[in-house]
Amino acid sequence: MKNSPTELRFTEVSQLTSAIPRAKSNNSPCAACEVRHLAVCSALQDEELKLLDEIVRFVDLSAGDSLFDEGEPAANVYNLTSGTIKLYKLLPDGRRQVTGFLFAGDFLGLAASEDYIYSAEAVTPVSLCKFSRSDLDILMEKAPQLERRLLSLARYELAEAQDQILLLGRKTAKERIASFVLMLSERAVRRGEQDNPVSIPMSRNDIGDYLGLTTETVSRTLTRLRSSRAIVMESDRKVTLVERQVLEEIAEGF
Amino acid sequence: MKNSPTELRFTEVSQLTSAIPRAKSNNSPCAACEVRHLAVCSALQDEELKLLDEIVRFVDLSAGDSLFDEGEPAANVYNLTSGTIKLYKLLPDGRRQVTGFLFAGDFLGLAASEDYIYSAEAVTPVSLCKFSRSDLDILMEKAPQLERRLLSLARYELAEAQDQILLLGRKTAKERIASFVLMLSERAVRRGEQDNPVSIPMSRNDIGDYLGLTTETVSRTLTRLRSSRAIVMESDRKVTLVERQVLEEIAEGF
DNA sequence: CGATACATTGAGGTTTATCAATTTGTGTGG
DNA sequence: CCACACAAATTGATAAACCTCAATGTATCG
Repeated sequence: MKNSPTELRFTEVSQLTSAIPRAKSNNSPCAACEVRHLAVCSALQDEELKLLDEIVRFVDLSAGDSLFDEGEPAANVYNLTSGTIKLYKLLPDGRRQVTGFLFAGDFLGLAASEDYIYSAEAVTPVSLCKFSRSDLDILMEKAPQLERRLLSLARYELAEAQDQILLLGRKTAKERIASFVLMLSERAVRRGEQDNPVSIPMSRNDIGDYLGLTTETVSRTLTRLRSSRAIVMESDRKVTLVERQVLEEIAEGF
Repeated sequence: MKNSPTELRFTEVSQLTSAIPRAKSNNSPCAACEVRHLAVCSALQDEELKLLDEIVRFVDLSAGDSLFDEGEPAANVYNLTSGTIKLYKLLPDGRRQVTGFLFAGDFLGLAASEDYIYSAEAVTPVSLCKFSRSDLDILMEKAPQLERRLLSLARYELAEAQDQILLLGRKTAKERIASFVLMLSERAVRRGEQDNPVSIPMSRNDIGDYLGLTTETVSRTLTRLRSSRAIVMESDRKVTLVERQVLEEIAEGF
């Protein structure tokens, strides 16, 4: 079993966020959810949360575990309550594109049509709330504001996807890496964590597959940003953004 | 004035689709709309179409005209009834990423938040139905199935965006071009046009900015596909897919 | 503490971009 | 309707960015 400080920390967080609601399961775990304010569930009132309680199931995964694979029937949607997940697509020869990373509070399953259009795998230990799509469809009838919330989420994800398209189509390696560490920082803030230093839960290989680069280019580019004093690597998986303004200008292509 | 065969054809189509509904404007232009079955409007019943009639405004643009620019307040949404539009983002030094092309029946404005997150420009002469977002919000109250339709559209666009992310992050120039001509063909079919030969309304430069390549690479890659007998260029702006199966295998990375 | 996976660094190659010239096509005006 | 002007597309030569292959270093985990 993995006992590194990093992994241990994630395990603890996981136990925390899932243990609390589950302890009072007779008493609405969803109402007590620590990440509810971040999640789709924020659209629901107390009454509707009770309906959620009836259909939610909890899932825990270890780092590296697969949640589902591209092409499988999209039977379920999820809310991530702790940890990090990566979504990815594969080409037949093994080339991989990570289409997104999910963190606590993120919803998983919006882009799903009949089948999942990407695979999902735990990057760290994760805890999830799982809903069958049929249950959720029934709930949406009773709670139309849930549909509005999903539309708003979809719009937000579309905007993010277009930023990623700009990044992949036109930005240099340096610009991509700067954009990436800033994105990590902004998303940490959004879920109430410190913005600096930023934890990097995923490997260099995952970062490369997300940014359309190789592991080696990611590593070299981080080294160059380090040499230029824009960042400091506290460890492989933790970075301090020393010159945020400079990083933002690099990221935007100035 | 533009008198080439190509431009003339587009002008004629434009007059057709816009003239018919406008001629019976007392009698529900939206009900008579030729592209309604393709558009968001297909979600609406006769009664609701009359509400649409009250808030719709018609817009025509010439090739090259701008519809709106990134950063402007997103006051309106649109339905494209004929012609082709490109959406794009710019970096400060002028690098451009085309994030999508729109054809007849396509909806424009889903990803809009407070402000437009991309610029929109007519590639050919176009006709559009224009709705103010506030009017549409009111209509959505009366016709909740419109919201459901938009969510379904957003899901579809998200899936498309992820395919584009895979293309930009991991596919070679040859794979990108093959994917592109197949996409053009598939979208032509969806709106009831012939699947082969396929008309290419946009310039090599626009194609490059969409696929993350330069004009020159687009041109060279088309030449190579032509040499390998997978395609035949009927003209600069029209391509016959000779070996569709081969193109599909190239596009998917086999 | 040793084994293993991950990250970094280096040398060299490939793809695609850049710069430049030519060809082709399109639109305008005579 | 034809010729000229201008824009778009193609082709070629060279360069740069990034990838590939390989070796070394470093952190992690049993």
